Amino acid sequence: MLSLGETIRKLREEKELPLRTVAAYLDIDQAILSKIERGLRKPSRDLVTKLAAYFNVPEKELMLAFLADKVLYEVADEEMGLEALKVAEEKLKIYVAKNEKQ
Amino acid sequence: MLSLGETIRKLREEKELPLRTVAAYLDIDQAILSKIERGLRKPSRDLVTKLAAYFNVPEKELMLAFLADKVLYEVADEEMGLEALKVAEEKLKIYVAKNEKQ
DNA sequence: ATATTTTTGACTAATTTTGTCAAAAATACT
DNA sequence: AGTATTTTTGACAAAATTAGTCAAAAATAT
Repeated sequence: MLSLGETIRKLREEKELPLRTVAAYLDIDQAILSKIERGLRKPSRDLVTKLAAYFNVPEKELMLAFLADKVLYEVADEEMGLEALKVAEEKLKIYVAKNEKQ
Repeated sequence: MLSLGETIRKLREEKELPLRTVAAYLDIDQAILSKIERGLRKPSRDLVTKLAAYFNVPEKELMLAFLADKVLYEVADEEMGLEALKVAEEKLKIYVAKNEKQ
């Protein structure tokens, strides 16, 4: 699965749009968009929504990449990273199951 | 598995120490420690290390709880949370495997 | 070689996180 | 019950991180 940055760069290049154009729509500086596409900056949640609307792709698709990137960033370079993800996953499963009951 | 806050509250109560005492050692205000124990604040990574030293438990143990909490916090209330964790886990596995080769 | 697009990096603004403080609430001890 | 101790609360301040601007340099396309 592609990172969010790779995904939106691909979408943008498919449409042959310059950073300038997309950045203008998103109302951000093109420098930021450039950095986001290359993974040097994390976009805000809000931007992800705007990007999905702009490129006409399901928001969930981009949001999944966005969240995965964010999580990965948190545990990267951590010795216990993988284990921590597993623990978090188990806990989240329990949490989700509880809330489904209601 | 207990959250980091629950873990350190348990450790502290076992030794029958007041917040004041532990907070003084950690060089933070007792209000913060109170909030950390109840999960209202996230401790810094640094504090986790200090806590492990103070309570004489393996740092990895607390660090695992700390990281799991942190990750959980990132994806809680996100519709795609669980899926995002799975994606992140897969990606991290690949990343770890690559680095092991060297 | 000129025009266009992308990247870079220094700088500022905004937001989030981390912490302090003092008082209120809760708990424990005579 | 009354007092002392501990814990919690919430308003506030400081510090750190993140998001953004801008202009120039570098890369790419025409």
